[in-house]
Amino acid sequence: MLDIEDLTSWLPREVVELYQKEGIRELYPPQAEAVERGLLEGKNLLISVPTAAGKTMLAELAMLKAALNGGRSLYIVPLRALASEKQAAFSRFSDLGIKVGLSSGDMERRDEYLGRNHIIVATSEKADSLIRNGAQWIRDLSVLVVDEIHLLDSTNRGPTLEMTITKLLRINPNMQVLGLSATVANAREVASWLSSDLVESRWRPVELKEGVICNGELHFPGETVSIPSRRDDLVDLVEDTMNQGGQILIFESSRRNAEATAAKLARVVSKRTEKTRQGLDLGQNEGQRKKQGRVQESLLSEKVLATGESETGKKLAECVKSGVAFHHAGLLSEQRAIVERGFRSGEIRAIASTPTLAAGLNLPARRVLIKSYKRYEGARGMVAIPVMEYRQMAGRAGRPGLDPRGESFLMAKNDAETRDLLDHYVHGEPEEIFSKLAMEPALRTHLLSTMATGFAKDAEELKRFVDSTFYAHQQDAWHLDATIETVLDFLIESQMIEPDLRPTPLGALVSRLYIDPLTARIVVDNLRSKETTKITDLTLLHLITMTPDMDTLYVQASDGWVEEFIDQHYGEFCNEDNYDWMMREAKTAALLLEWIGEAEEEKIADRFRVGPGDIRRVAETAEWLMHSAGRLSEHLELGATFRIYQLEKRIHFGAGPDLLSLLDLKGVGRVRARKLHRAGYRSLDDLKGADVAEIAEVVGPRIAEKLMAQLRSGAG
DNA sequence: TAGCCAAAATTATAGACAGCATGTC
DNA sequence: CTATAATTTTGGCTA
Repeated sequence: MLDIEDLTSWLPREVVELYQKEGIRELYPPQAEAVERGLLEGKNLLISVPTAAGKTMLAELAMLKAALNGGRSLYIVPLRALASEKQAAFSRFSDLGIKVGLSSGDMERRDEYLGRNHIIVATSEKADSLIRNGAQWIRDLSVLVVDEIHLLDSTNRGPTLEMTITKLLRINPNMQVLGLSATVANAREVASWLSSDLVESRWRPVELKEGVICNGELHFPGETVSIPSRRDDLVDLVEDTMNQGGQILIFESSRRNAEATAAKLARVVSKRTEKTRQGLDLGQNEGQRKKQGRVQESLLSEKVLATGESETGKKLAECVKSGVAFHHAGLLSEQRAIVERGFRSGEIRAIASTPTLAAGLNLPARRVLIKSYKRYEGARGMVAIPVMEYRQMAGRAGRPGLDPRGESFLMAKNDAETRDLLDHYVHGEPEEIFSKLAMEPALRTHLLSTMATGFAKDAEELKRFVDSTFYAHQQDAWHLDATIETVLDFLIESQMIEPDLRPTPLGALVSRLYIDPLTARIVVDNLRSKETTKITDLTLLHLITMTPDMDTLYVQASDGWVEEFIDQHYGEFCNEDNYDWMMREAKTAALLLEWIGEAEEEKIADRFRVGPGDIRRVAETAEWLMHSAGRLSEHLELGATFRIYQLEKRIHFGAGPDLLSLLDLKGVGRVRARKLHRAGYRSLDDLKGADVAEIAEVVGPRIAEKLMAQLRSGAG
């Protein structure tokens, strides 16, 4: 055991005191090991320990040490939400004079300004983008922290993480690297790639009991316990948890199941609210608890309703009234935040969730129930999840300092399945992780950026660069080499790099826009081939839905109208050979068309059978791609530039073409712009000539005043 | 022939990063 | 192309 006092050998007393004030007296064993291995002496470390075993604090110590010596640290996370969480946490060091910056796609300060911070938190894509756009400060890092580094294994986003790390290592040869990882079978391999020592441990601050629940019995390794009353395993376990004053997270494999389970629990639980609420572990006396419980409960469901009148929102509000919720990506981020806050405060006692909550925020519960350990994977049907993901979910059980221990259960139907699950998950070892860099889409993007950013000038340098990746470190390179050939040919043919591999201006632009080169190719080819006069809004919307950067909507059997839609607008669509894709693209484009036609979100959600969160996500992606298409059109003078930028703006606001000029005003979005338009104010000039009182009739006095001020200063 | 129940057929299926330049109701 | 669970439709049977 290492006392926190002992850290004064490396760090100033004020740092140590800060942690003491937070109640920390000694380091956890894995933390002590990291310090002994040279964490505070600049050593590279890969720390592979369970959730909540104090990884973040280790990163903090290393970053603080660097900051107090005038150094700069970059902390890479996989999710935007995690980035803001970390930034908020690190901001408590401001008393020590330490500045923290945040950089992610939706939260941006000027790149160079960012460099004035001691600690910068960024998503891996944003870090990559900062390198591509030539931020200077990123060439002077003392410490690099990579959170959840096991995501190197992810098909989607692993390659970006891998390339970003590789590039950062290249430009900062003396930087200390800290990899934070879940437990994986081949942590040593990752450690060796990073030239780092490995700190590996199974230690947890709260004991975790893992088991399987089946027909009223809890099977732990070597022990079986019955739970009271035998009707329905799910309901029994939830009630038992609540009777103990605990909270429970339930993992489901689909949104529908998550919603159905939450609704079911809400029905059962509401019958016995009073009794359960008394058990809640909120650290208040009983009277306070009852009162607050009621008041906040209704506040919470009202808050949900205030986020929108969608079907999803109503369902959620109904559940929340009973202290239950569901959680998935179809929710608005505001709705998710309410659910998360409600759970943390204890007002929500059970959440039925898709895997959103497994990887995301720190939201522990006393118990975890993994109702479904299988997941639908397109062509492969239902597939059992990897042990690593099971651990990720199970590890959510047990709140340090609040629960005596955590318990996590897989749900089984019979004895045979129970044995299998105990064997495979509870006793099983996590899998190895493998670099996914050799996938063609990943290489398309990253080879271009490697050339465009000057990490390699010719084939030989490229080879050397690729040799320093985790892929080359781990696997035989022949497959990689073959794919590289294919991809380079594509990039040359698309005129993004010269035959000698030097980037063209087009290639440089594509790299900075952070789009897949194939996206750029599709946009350029289609804009070139389509006669300008025949291009409609729908043409442009369809164009961006065709690109690999757009996640198209799923077409269901009940979406028969899509075929009609395609027939009706046949001439407006771009060429698409694959009819299945065409349906998905057309459906997605149709959603966007309704969005810019000012349809209410509720109607869109209903017609397309998506959640409100999906609408925003599609619109957000479309806006980014439309912007990129505009830049491409501008660069190559393809003739549609102005119309594309107008469309980008309409996608941003979800507004019709006649509102474009009104939207330039601050404080005016799709709703107020439409109100003004209906009242006869169709342009800024109309407004300038008007009386404040008249405008106040339409949008209220406060806004009207604000608008007039803008108009006076804007047009003189 | 309405009404009920069980068997068969049908249906649907997780998540979320990036550009740019600042503020919807 | 590989699965599963929830939902809907169909079909068999009874009264």
